[in-house]
Amino acid sequence: MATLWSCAGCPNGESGFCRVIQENSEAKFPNEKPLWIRHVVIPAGRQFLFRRPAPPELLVLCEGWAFRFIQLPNGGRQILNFLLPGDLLSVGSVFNEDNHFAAEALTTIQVCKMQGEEVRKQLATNPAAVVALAKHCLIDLKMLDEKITILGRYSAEQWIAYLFLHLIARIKDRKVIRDESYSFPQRQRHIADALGLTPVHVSRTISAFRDQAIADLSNGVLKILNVQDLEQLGSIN
Amino acid sequence: MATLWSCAGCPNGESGFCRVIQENSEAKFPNEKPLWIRHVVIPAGRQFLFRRPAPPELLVLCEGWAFRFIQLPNGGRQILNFLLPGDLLSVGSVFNEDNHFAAEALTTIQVCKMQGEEVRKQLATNPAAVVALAKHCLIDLKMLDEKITILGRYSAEQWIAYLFLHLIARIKDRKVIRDESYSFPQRQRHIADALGLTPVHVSRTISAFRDQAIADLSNGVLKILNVQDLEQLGSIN
DNA sequence: CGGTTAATTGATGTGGGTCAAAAGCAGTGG
DNA sequence: CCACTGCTTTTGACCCACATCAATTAACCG
Repeated sequence: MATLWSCAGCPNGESGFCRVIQENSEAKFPNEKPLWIRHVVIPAGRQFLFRRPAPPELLVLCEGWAFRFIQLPNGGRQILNFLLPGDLLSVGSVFNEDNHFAAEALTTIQVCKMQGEEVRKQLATNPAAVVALAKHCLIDLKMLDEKITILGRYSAEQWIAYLFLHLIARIKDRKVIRDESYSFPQRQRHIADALGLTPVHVSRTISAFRDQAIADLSNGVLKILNVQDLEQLGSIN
Repeated sequence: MATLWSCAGCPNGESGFCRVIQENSEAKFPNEKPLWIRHVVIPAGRQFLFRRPAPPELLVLCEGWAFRFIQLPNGGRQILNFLLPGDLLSVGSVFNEDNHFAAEALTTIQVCKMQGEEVRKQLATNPAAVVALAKHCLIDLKMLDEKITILGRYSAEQWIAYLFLHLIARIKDRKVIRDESYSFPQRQRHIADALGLTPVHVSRTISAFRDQAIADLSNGVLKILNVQDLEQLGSIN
């Protein structure tokens, strides 16, 4: 898996996870000069991206968990997705477009700020890179179609199973896992906000998973007890 | 609004609606030779795109209504969105990727088949066109984020109001409308399949709209009786 | 005119929401 | 070490939006 551009050389990026776009195609920027400006540390719980103005820099999450969300007029919020190290905050910001969402740190995070203008300049001269970017969007589109299907047709139990499986797959992608035990820093209200449930019902459903020995989420750690059952519940087909 | 490429010159395309990508940027293919192969007429109710294989051609809807959907193992289906004249069937097919969805004609439709290979060749030499394509994806991504928010947080009443407003905006974009009366060929089961409801509940909700003089959908025609109330219900903020 | 499909209406069931209280679990400060 | 505070999770009682099942009516069509 080649990385299109990365900030692997930046001060805190030793994990090498700052790949923005993962591609099979070998599109790479010809020059190797660093595109990042600086790393920023943001404490857990802090909102660091707001709806209105497009930030001049391109943000990449380098360490920790965050999430994108839309604030609702009635005080609630819909979490759009969770972000893991290596995720671009918003593909739209590549083109300097305004965000339609906000973002908040779930744990203490490190964010790498890249020079948007510089990236844009390089993209303009590198069609293959733009193609990779477009394909990156397509993956997201497919994921969202899938998510809509799940939300539209499945039950709370299945939604949570899907969320677990989905996040596990992403974590596995960047970490070696032993004994099916995953670090899961989000509170039950985050799961509720992501799936359109109440924290109360999330608690009940997760308790049911525990009782049925399917999965156990407590103290920020998710343990998968029965993969088959979980997949039975949470896979599209 | 410039069109990136179009089949406006093709036999049945006199409506000029076969714009695939609408952009403010003036990206255009340099040569004007037609990219389309031929037009195909498909009767209402026929499924014309299947999940597995990527069709070699690029499909553009030129006339009529269609919809994309995902078939569920239990026999149900989730409608992902409705397609109007000018819509590209799948952005993914530009890159010859497999579909994760299927598509069906809602009315009798006309589809323009473009030479995928030729389009791809032209894209390779035209970075601005790829950028336009990527931006097109971004619009879709934003729309899907919005849809997830609506589905996650709102009620059936609000979903239907949103769907009405959303489709009306798209119809208005391509037709002159008199007296807030729109052609709406989908049956109540399509609305149900799009929103994750049962036809029964859709019927009740639409009846309630009629009773409250908000909107009236019958015989394939949607009449908006009170825009304010509808927007109150169906807008994100 | 009968046959088919869509829309409506009614009766009843249930998944998940709402409200409220309790219990677990930091962190903080005396 | 304990009391105090704030946050999260759990649990219980009750409610409602929407599903399910079933029957009736309306629209369409050869």
